[in-house]
Amino acid sequence: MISEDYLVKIAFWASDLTADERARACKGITEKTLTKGSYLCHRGDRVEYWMGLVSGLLRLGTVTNMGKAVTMAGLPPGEWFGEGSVLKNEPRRYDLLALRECRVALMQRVTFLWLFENSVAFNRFLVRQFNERLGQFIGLVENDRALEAPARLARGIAWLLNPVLNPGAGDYLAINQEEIGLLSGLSRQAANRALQVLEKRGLITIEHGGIRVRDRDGLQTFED
DNA sequence: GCATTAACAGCCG
DNA sequence: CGGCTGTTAATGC
Repeated sequence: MISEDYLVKIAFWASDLTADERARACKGITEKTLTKGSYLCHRGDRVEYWMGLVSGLLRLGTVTNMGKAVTMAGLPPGEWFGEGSVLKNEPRRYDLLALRECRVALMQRVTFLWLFENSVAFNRFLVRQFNERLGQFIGLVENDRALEAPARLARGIAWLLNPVLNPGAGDYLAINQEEIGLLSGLSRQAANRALQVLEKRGLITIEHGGIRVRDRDGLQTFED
């Protein structure tokens, strides 16, 4: 159980709900802390919660049968996820790894399903969320040629600041170069070089312990 | 060769 | 001081 004030702070979709719906949501949410390097859940788990990241950074990915780590996406604070597994009541398809200490909000499955059945605003949010994720996925398929390191990194950064999935994100990402590397499948040094390429093109500004995005669309479509 | 790891000096907070 | 950054040297595939 969390307070309504707090809910609105951590869940951008909550401000559109009715007072009754918001009260229901609060009753169904708890929080937990993850230490750096621990897993929120593994591929194959049955998940009882819909989840939102309050603080920290998660990597959504899996490990190939060859043992190589593959990142599907990074999840920044403010993003909510896992609705696919909850709605279909099926095992999670990917791992969620905490790249640093994380605070995670957990909404009970029954609460999520109640909102799905009863709240118009919540359904509008879900449709937008699904639509945006579908768009990302289509971009991935259209781009199935192997992208160079700077392009892969650029796409990862653009996804972290998706204005539909995460309206509160703004243009600044508090993420260091080691974490960017972990998300992009690069070493810290390679991530550093790729970032400098993107900065020279005027797409981002590198700051201490973070990056400022100047041209999100440019990052999304960046090649070479 | 290329990318990754190791190592280190400089810088920022 | 501690963590992050940018660079170079060594190492492995």
